[in-house]
Formats: sequence, C-alpha cells, structure tokens
Amino acid sequence: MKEGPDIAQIGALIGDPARANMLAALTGGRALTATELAGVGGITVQTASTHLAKLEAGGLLAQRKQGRHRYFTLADEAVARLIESMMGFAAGRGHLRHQPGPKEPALRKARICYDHLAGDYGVRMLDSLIASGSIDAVGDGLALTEKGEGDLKRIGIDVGDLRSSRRPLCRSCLDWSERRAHLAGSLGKALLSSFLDKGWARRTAESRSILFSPEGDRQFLRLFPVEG
Amino acid sequence: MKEGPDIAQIGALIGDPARANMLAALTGGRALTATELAGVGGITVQTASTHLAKLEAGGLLAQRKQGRHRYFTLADEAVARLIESMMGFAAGRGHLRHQPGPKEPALRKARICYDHLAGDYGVRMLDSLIASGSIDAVGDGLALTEKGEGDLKRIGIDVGDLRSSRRPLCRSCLDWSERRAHLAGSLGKALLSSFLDKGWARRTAESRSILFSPEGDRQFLRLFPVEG
DNA sequence: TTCATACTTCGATCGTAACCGAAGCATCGC
DNA sequence: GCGATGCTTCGGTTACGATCGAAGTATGAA
Repeated sequence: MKEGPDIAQIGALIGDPARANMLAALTGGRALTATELAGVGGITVQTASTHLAKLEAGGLLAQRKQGRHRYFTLADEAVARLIESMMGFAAGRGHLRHQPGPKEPALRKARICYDHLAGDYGVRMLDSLIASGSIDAVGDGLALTEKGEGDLKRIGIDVGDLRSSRRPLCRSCLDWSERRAHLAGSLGKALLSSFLDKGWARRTAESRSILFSPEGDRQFLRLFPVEG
Repeated sequence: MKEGPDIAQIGALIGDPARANMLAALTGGRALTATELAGVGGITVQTASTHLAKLEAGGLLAQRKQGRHRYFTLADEAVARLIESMMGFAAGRGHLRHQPGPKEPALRKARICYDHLAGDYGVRMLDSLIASGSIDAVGDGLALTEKGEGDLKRIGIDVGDLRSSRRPLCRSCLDWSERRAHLAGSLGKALLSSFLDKGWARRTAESRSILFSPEGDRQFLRLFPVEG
C-alpha cells in the first residue's frame, strides 16, 4: 500500500463535474476567462474561482493576467493528452453524457484537440496519409516518409521548420469519438493551422467543433481521399 | 459545455484514496480478494465492498467468484494503462506520497506493471533491445526486427506464438518512476515470464516490486547491456 | 474622483458519499 | 446438520467539499 505517485489527487480534481467541464472546454486550446469557465461549468463565478484555484494548485492549469481578466489554459500538452485519453477510455466504457444534443454530430465530424484536428476528419486525414505512403505506421507510432515530406511541401508546409522544435513531429492521439488514432504533434498542429489559414475551416466560438466551408470541405476530401 | 464523454465519472472513481490504492495494487496484475483489497485501502471489508461494487459498475474492475472468495482484477489492459499514465502524470507534477518509505527504491529498480517489467530495469531492457537492433523505435512506436526475432528465439521466446494473439506484440508504456518508456505488449509479458520461470527473479507477496536474485541480476545485466 | 467590471475571499448552508456496526447470505470444512 | 469464513446489504452517523450571497480587492473607463 501507499506505493508510487498519488493518482487520487488528480482523479479527484478531474472527478468533479464542474471542473471536468472546464477542463474539457480548455482542451479546445483557447485561453478562457474565469467568467467564461463558470458558464461552461454551470456555476457561479465565486465557485468557479475556487475550482480554478484548486486546478492551478494541482498543476493542471496555468493562468495569465491581462488587465482585469485572467486567462486560463491547460498547463501543457501533457494535460491535454491526459484529458483526451480519459475521454477515450470513458467513451469505451459507455460513460457518455445523457443527452446527445444537436452539437454532437458536428463534434464527431471535426473538432480541435488541443491544437490539432480530431474527429472523423482527423482520423480520415491520418488514414489517407498512411495509405498514400506519406506516413509510416510502425507499431504504435508514426513516422513521416520522404515522400510525405515532399507532399507536404507542395501544400505549403515546411517540415524542416517543424523539426527544429523540441516537440515530436508525429504523434498518434486516440480519438474518443472514432476510437481510432488521429495525427497529433507539431505536424498535426501545422496541418490544422494551414486549413484555418486557407479559410477552408474555422473554429467556433463556444465549442470545440471545427466548421468546414463547402469549398473547404471539397478541398479537404480531395486532398485526403480514402478508398471504399 | 456538456461535450463528449463523461470524464468526471471515472475521475471520481479514481479520485477516492481508498479506491486509488486498490487500483494501484491491482496494477500489480494479481487477482486480489475483497479482504486483501480492504487492507490495501486501509478500510473495513464493508466499505471495501461498496467501493469494489462501484468500480465494477464503472467498468474498471472484473470479478471472478471462486468458492467463497471473490477475486478482483482490473477489467483489462486499458485500465492498467490509464492508471499507469495517471501515475506518470502525477509523478511529473509532484503529486507524490508523503513518505518515500523503504520499499520505494526496490519499486524504482524493478516492478510489475500489469504483466510486464517496469522501473529502472524495464527501461534498461528496452534501451538495450533498441541499441542492439532487436527493436526499432519509430516515432512513438516500437517494432520487432528480424534480428530481434532471432535473438529472442535464442533465449527461449518464440515470437510466432505471440503473434497469433490479438494483443499487440510491442507497446511502449510510459514509466512513472523513470519518465521514459519501457516495453509492454505480449512481448513484454513473455520476457518477464521467462525471467520468473528461469528463477532470475520473483514477485513479492504484498508489493508490486520484483526481486532479482544475485545470479538473476548478473544474467539480466549481461543479457541487456547498456553502454556508458 | 467615481462607477463599472472581473475576480477573489469570507462565511454559512447543504447534500452527498465515505464510513462502520450489525445483520443477512453464501460457501466451505467437519 | 453445525460453526467458521468471506462477502454483501442495511441503517445511521459524520465529515468533507461544492455551492452561493455578501463583502473585499484590483483594473479599467469616464
């Protein structure tokens, strides 16, 4: 007994519904204010304030003062991965929300996961990159091929720049809605950024979902075909 | 708000200290009875019984009746990976137990993680397998090479048998004490089993730690050398 | 300065869940 | 059959933490 690190503390931090909702919202990658997070959690600002203080003390959140606002973000990508992996686990065990709600389909189609694309489109993109030989899937992991580097160059992504960062280029991230992997890492981020820059898609204000324009949809599906 | 799967439920399940202790103990891979788990959690059997019922309802545990005993185990390897990943996360944020205790060093040297070897020795073994060219590390993932298959055959592990199971052969599992990867998957299990079969090491009764005999220690270090 | 906004701290309430004693089943050994 | 062991269910207590109203602090706008 009493072996190893204390998982009960972080379990308890995530275990409160209001806090879990705030964390899930912050997995969208945006910095949110205390008031916004109170709305997300369905509680008053006073209560939210105490929750946020606890989450920060636990090392899950970081805050940045800006004028009279306080912007909260996840402390780092590790927190995002933990949340997303718990979502994947929860989805697999049938721990779903009570009402599917109208936003669910959009969320399953395409959403943001920290800073990269997730959902049906995220999984499709990785599948297509593997099928075309741009990415090698070896065991659990992913590796960019030379062909892939050329293909990406052609759509305006310079892999050389990305390699210089300390962050891994390719990472697989388990998708909770599809239960299959999508592409994370700096390359995943760069790809999503380029879609947004090109105007193919845009982020929504209150949700994690990503909305593709009709034209963007067409371009995306052309660029990442899947057989069948 | 109210997007995606409900992580609060599993967070809350893990968030209770008694339950967390039980789960951590079960990460040792052994099936434990309700009474044993009550001891681990530091609570009475009545209380433990309600906790175990909740964990089972939540899909984290499975139970098997055997005579008048009830043996509890983690529901599957996904639960073990979740627990271990939370431990890694917790260790990184300094959520450590209060007293390091005398057993900690043994635990850091070698311990069981579900069914494979973890700790310093687990990390060392994977490092050595990669350095010798038996395993390729590509991105996040691991793949056995032809050379590796031959080397393993020589120490009595038939990879062909392992491939027939549905479980992945190589998986990397993040080690909470070393903060680096060790080898999981069916190959990880087979390697640990062979060490135990050969008498190089044995499991302890109450702890997750694995004790190597002097001779086993020598053999292990010879088989998995590291430079430096 | 004065007022408004964003947020935190204080104080008190309230609900839930952890907890254990006692009683109730089930299984084993005799 | 009997008692002993392992575990669950019931009932009642207790404690912790989530919650919010009200007051307090900081920043910005007028």
